[in-house]
Amino acid sequence: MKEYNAKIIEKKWQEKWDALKTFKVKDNHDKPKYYALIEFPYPSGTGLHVGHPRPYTALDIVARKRRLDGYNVLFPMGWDAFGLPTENYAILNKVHPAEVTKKNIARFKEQLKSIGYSFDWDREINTTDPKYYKWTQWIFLKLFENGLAYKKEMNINFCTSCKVGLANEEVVNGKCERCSSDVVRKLKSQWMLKITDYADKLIEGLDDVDYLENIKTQQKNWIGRSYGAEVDFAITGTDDSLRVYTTRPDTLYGATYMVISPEHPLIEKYRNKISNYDQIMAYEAEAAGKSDLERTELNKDKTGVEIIGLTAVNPVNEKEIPIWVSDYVLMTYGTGAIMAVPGHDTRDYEFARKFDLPIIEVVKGGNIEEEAFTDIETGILVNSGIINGLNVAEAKEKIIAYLEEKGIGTSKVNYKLRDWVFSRQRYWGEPIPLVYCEDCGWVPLDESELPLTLPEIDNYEPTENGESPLLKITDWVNTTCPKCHKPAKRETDTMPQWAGSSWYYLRYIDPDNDNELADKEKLTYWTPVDWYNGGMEHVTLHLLYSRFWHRFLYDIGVVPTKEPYLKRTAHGMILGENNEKMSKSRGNVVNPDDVIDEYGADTLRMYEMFIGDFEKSVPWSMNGVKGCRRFLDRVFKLSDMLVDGEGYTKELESSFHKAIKKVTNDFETLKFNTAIATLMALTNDIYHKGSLTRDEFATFLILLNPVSPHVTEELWEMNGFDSMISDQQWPKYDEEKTIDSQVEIVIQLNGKVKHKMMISSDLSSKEMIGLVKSDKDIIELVKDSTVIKVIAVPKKLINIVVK
RNA sequence: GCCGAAGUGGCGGAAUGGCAGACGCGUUGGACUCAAAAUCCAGUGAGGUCACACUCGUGAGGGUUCGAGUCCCUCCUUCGGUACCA
Repeated sequence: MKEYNAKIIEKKWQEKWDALKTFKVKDNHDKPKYYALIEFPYPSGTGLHVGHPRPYTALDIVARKRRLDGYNVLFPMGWDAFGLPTENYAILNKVHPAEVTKKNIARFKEQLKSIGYSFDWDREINTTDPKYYKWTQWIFLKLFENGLAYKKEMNINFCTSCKVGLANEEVVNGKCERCSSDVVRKLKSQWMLKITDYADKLIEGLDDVDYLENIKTQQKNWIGRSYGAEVDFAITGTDDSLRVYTTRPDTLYGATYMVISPEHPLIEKYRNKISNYDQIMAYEAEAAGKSDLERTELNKDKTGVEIIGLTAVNPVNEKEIPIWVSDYVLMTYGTGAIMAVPGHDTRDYEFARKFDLPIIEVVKGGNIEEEAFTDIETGILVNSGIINGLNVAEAKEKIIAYLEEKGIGTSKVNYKLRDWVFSRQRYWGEPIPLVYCEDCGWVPLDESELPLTLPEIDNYEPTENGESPLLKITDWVNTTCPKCHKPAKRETDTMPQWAGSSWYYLRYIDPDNDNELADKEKLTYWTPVDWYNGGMEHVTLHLLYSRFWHRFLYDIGVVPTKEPYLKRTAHGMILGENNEKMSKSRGNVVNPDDVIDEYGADTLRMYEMFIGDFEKSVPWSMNGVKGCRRFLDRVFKLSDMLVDGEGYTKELESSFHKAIKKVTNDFETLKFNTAIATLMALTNDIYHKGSLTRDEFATFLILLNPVSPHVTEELWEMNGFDSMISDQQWPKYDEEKTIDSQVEIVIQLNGKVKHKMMISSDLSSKEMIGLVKSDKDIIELVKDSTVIKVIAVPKKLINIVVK
């Protein structure tokens, strides 16, 4: 009997797969293709932790199984390597971020290799490689050419002490995470991408894809399409009017005051009419220090200032109403102004209560003494002139028609989705390939100039006023205008990390192509991605951005499909043993290297899958790891139970057919934990029997191979089976042989189990009832009561309802 | 706050509206051993009983149903996202 030595076995097979190029993808377009994709990692300095292998192993299983099913499988890996942590590390340690990145990648790659994934490493990509970001820049130029990139003044978080623009994450309670100084919001002219132009396409595209339903909902809610109206309220004593957006034009008669955002231009425009201008300015300054999240939080105390000197007129009843300024109204959504209907909007209600403003009921059905009535299904309009007596939907339609006829309003579709802020005042990102010329304005570089590479630089610190560190590299910044050849300056902002990850799946298809983003024919064969799995934390932003770019590339004829990903699933996080998120600071990080060292990669892979429901987060447990290793030891010892004989033995036949069916389905539906449980149970059956045939063992090894590929290949070879498992076919099952001829059913009395019996599994409900009626145990059971009803469910149970 | 999820033994979890707790961990007992580890076999939701019987039990409270972990309503707690973290 041989020893199961994971270290030797795993090294042997990893070398063999490398040498034989077992998982090299051929562009053999005769076979059906299957493109399995996992989110490429950010190569951090801390290396892999046990959370990383969870999704990788899952889709490695799918990829390996699909190969045995006869598919040409693309399962690639790469690096999303631009980003803040690397840059911050580089600043702190005075090393080039490229060097840090290189080191981190080498470490990550070594770790991934030791887990035995079937990636085609010849297609490895890296977003920081100029050969890669050439095409990220190319896509940006196309967006620019098509009018989808524009400049706009937007706020950034700015640390007054570090003089750096900060990510939201780096702002803790309004203070800088590093130095605890005040963070202010500073206006900067930034590049924006017009994703809002694609809002409808991004909603409609969801009809054609197979995403988990909650993911689709998240996407739709993020885009937040709403149908409402814009209405003009005249401003007393001027020719001007104040335009608001509302999703509830039906409540127009209930508008008792208006609220505008502190940044609203109206304030500046009528500065001289406003008697408390200073007070309003002070309020605006205060609001500027808050994030949108802080401003709109519902449970916080509402704040605001009435504008003294300006009032508006409700266009449907000519009532004069006050105008307030409050930070819960955002300049970035709608028109930056609202009509407040405190009777029927929770935020307005709270505001009105706090500042003692009138509340009028215009939709009947609730109790506005207590709270705002926001139900739109049951309410009936009251106190509302021409729309009295209608329900909400009818009232909306009628009032919009009225407003349009009078020229004071119009129906309007609005989106919560905002345009994408695409500028970062940082070094470690793709340079934006544009030049500013005094005469020609913003001019794109010629495609032949790409990639525009990052200049070598000694100091990665941003400048005093929050500009990108690139600004200081005058050699690089000063250039000539591509159009008129006069002196001009380069854009110094770089792209956000989202850029490189928005299209990486396309580059795997043709990673070395210098002439185009990817070959057209290859794109046609390989797109769309058949299955994309990643973290739940990426299903709004990354997924949306990436769908946006893909759809844009489709619209300009670069890619052949509207949607990038046919199917999207999400995995749960792996937590530390203490049930907290794994992090260095919490000291609960588990390194996969240690697990591999003690138990082997096959055990690691299996535990990653067996640990629990794939879609839920779950704490790591070293004891659980041990259990998986114990199972592999038991599998190893099956070699000693091999006996002569072909096919499946009578005793195990049904177990095997059931196991094939279950494992096959479970691998395709993210239920790896129950697939492994099935194989464990099958092993228990074999142990009880004490022997198995070579055919049985072969089937077993193929079923287990995607989870634990090294040890199964070793056992395959050790026991003299032909070739390698990676050359075999996935086993088939016979549906008939998964059905038991006899089943145990339960007899319930009023839903409580009282008795059990074995019956033939093909009996109908009627036959079952007949059988039970004549059974003397059952007669005994019901003899003291009156039978009202008998319910029989074939193969399951009989429930006798008695009095 | 808003949007999306999730709450089941000591722990991870399983269960097309049909015997709650598969499988694994832990634990208890036994076998093997001088002994221990490893391994193998058996038990293991709680209460209750010598043993049965029986009672309770899927975050809380209601409801629908012959039957609810599963469907509906209200609530509580935890997690993810919240637009410059990745």
